[in-house]
Amino acid sequence: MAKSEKISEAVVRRLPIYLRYLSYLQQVGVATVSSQQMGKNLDVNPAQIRKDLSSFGDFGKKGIGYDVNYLVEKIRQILKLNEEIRVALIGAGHLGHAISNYNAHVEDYMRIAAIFDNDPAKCGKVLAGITIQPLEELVETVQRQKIRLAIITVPASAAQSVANLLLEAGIEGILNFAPTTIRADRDVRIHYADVTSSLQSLAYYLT
Amino acid sequence: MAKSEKISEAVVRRLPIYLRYLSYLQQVGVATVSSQQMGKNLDVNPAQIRKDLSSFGDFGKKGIGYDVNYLVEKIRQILKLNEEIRVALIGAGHLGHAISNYNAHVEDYMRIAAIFDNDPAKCGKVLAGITIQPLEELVETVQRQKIRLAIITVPASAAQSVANLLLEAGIEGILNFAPTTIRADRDVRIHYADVTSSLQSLAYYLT
DNA sequence: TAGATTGTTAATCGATTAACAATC
DNA sequence: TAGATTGTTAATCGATTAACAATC
Repeated sequence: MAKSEKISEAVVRRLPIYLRYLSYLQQVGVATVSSQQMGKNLDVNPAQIRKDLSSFGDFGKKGIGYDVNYLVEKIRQILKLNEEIRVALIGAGHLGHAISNYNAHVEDYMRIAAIFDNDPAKCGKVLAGITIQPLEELVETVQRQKIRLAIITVPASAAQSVANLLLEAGIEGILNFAPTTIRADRDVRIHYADVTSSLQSLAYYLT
Repeated sequence: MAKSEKISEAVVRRLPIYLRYLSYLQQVGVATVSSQQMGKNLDVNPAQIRKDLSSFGDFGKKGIGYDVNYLVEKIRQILKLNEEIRVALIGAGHLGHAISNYNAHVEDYMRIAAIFDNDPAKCGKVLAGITIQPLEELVETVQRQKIRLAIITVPASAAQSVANLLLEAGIEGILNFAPTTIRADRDVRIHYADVTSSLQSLAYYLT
């Protein structure tokens, strides 16, 4: 049964991984899957998968496993991916290009709805079907378009000031690619995706 | 004193964050820093910083704090960033462009030494000063140039076969941007940096 | 000396995993 | 029924934090 206990970050990080594999199973027409099989494919302990899922409800059938379609639906619900979520992208450099173009291909309920850059030469240009706007228009645009998440791909030196604008606009979550820590004066979810740090920690494991 | 106990992944993930802040302090000419001050700036518990660092040695001075230059040097040593580490980039799409150009600016001991793509139209072209090579040349090039780490920025459908080539070439660590799990038949460090998963888990925290 | 801060221990907190009764 | 697999408990493992003696 669904528990009222707090869901840990580790669980939330794994759900998208489960969802991805389940979507794949949908595509290849597999109707049912066991925690055993999922664990084998995703390198996750089957007991952990069962525990993760059971904290949201009884999704499986004893002796059978999980119905793929049903589980996809449930995980989408949990991750709030069953309604469109609008995302702002700030920084139309190489990384911003990569993300906006990539995103255009994903048949997801996440949609990049606005792109901002402080370079006047870029403003007015179109990227992945969206006209790049100056930072001055960020607060108003985010609020008007009900944008809830933001992806920061500006240089480290500009990340905090961009974050301040986003906070002012009422953003609910930030994915920060800039190699710097962001301080927030109110409750907001900030995730980090810094290539340099990832590479550096990888170097530690060199023999 | 330096412990022989196993260093956890969590510690290794934090070291680059410490290093980044300490490098900043170097730049602005600060000679000494306390765990208190570091913690405040990086949103990390000061006790944790002290514990993390003390597992590698006695780097601080009681009553004083840490010498910034010395600590930078030590963390570089721990992360093996004091000798040049050559990196291969596979996938010269938008994301590959972003990373190779970004990397060109970093005065780091990590250097992208070779770039590969399976698109014949791209091979032979130059990106960030490096000529793009076909995948057929990957194994030989990686071994000859003593490349130890790799960044995968190909589509999910190609990621596993690229990883297989890298494993065959003897690569020691992989940073995978493709939205898929990679299976390895031998011991190799694989880190994931998947934008879609990061965004999806961010969505969970929407109110 | 007095104040500050480390290194480290012990306590706490949280996450993972093994095991198994329930049951399809 | 026999075999398979869930959901859940309890055990284990690991990571974080508070507290403080040591000492600069």
